[in-house]
Amino acid sequence: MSEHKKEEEKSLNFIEEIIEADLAAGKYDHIVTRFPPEPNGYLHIGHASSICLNFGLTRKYPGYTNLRFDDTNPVTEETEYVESIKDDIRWLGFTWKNELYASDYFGKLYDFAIVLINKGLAYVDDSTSEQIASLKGTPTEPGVNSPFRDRSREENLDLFMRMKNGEFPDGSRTLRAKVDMAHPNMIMRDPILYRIKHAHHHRTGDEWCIYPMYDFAHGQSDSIEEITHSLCTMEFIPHRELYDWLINKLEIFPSHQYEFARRNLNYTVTSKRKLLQLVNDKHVTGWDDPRMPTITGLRRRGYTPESIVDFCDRIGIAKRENLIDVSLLEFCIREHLNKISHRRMVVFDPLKVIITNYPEGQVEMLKSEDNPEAEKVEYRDLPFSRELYIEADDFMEVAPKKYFRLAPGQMVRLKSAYIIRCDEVIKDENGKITSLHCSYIPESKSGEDSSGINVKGTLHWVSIAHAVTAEVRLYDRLFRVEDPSSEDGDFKDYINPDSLKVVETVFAEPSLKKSRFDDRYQFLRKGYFCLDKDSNEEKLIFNRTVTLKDAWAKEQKKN
RNA sequence: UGGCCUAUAGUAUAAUGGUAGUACGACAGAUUUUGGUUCUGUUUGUCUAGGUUCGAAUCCUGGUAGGCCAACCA
Repeated sequence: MSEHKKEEEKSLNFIEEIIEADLAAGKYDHIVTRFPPEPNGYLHIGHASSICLNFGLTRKYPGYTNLRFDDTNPVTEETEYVESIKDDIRWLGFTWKNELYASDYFGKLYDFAIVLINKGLAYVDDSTSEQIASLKGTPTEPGVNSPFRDRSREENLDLFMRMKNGEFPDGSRTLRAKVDMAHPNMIMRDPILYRIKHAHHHRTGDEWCIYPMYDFAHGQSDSIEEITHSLCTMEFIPHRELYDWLINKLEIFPSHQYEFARRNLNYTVTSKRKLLQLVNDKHVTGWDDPRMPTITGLRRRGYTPESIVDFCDRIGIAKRENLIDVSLLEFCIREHLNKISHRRMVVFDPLKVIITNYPEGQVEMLKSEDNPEAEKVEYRDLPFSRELYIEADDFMEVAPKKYFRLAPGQMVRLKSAYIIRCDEVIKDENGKITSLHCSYIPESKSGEDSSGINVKGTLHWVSIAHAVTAEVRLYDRLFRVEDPSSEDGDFKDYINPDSLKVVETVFAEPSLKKSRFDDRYQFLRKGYFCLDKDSNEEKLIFNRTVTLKDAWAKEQKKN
């Protein structure tokens, strides 16, 4: 009930307003949207926003969403990308009604072209691409008609058929719409509809050697599928006029195009060209490198689909330029992981602690909660013994006022175990600290503490004899600057050299030996981690998804 | 210097002619066996100049700033 109310109170974005108005006016009784990726790269966080928009709309309103691959350029498109795209959408939790390809419509599109020629609205142009460009004019000057613009219907029909039959080489001829070479919108200056490319297509093979351009494929595909609301990004605004012109002249189902601003995330890039460069130039290990803003990269990093969908919901949709703060994405993943991850203790940079009053050889099994946030809290076993590791920076020989951790003579609690006091600092001949001699308070056992002692700090720890080793990979932002693309020079000059820090050997509590892929962990006081696919029987490798918020680090930065 | 799009706290997004709100961030405090979580509080905004109106973030005009358009890419 309250959930329903909340839904009602949430304001609509401008596209939802359009849809509600259309539905209310009886223009449609259901809506049809589509997600139209070009299979020439991996999906990234910006696509996630579009996916959530298109699929989200038909969850909210009656109707459905098609997945349609915009595969009209055989030179750049590959089946590998088709599979990854489908995988990513499914992982995000969305289901398409029909899996379609613009190439499914090559036959129909050819027929549409014939219709246009017959109406005197398209012609075959023998100009070279340079000639076409030079006759196009500029934004401030009108273009000039091509010398081939007034060919007869018969000649156009004959030539176009021969283009299709493979009689002409690549680039020798195009089919152009006859609109207006003086149009203020340059897209309308006799746009190219078809080009010759003797290239193998990932689906149609060698059946075709002419391929439609985006403008003669996208809108027509929308129309064939009776897409009601065709959503795309702002750079297609000038194309809308052509989109409508073609649908109007062809007298086919009137799909409508609406544009929204693509979402940009700071400290990264989301252009397929740039991401491809990062991969090809080996700045990252692949499309699924955990530092990449790709869906597959975020997935490997440990992001959950829920957190990404939540992020997309929160950033909303609008028409203005934007650069979204990555801290919001981090908030979304922390919020989800805090609820679902299992707590574990892992020491990254060990300092040996000997509990001098704890019997040698004794091992005590303690209980520690898997997740204090869970509705039903479950526990795991934790071995405690005389020799432990704590984090080196959890000890300071000379501690500042607000330092709540271990220092000579000071007491701290070991999480889920006992309170200990630091009695003696052991150093080697160089003065380097090698271990700490501490004593524990037997009455302070976690859950049955009768010591009456209050300590400020609680530390994570592992029993040395029981620890398992692992590698951790700590990730930071891929770029040093908020908006690499807007900086001078090559965007790659702004790559953060410290975006990956590998800690080869960390010491983990033994329960982590049983880690599985897809398990989510919070390493206490360290961050959220998940098992990386590079792990194997011999070696555990964890990726840090995101750090915990760290008030102490912030405090230190101030001084 | 043609056409088109956009302009609300640091960021993102509401307010649909009638009290400028929400989230993230930042800051301060409370709680805490994670310096986590949770809770409370504080901070900061309508690009600008006119006009219409009883009343303008909202409508109109001019300006300013940013973006897009001259691939046989999508």
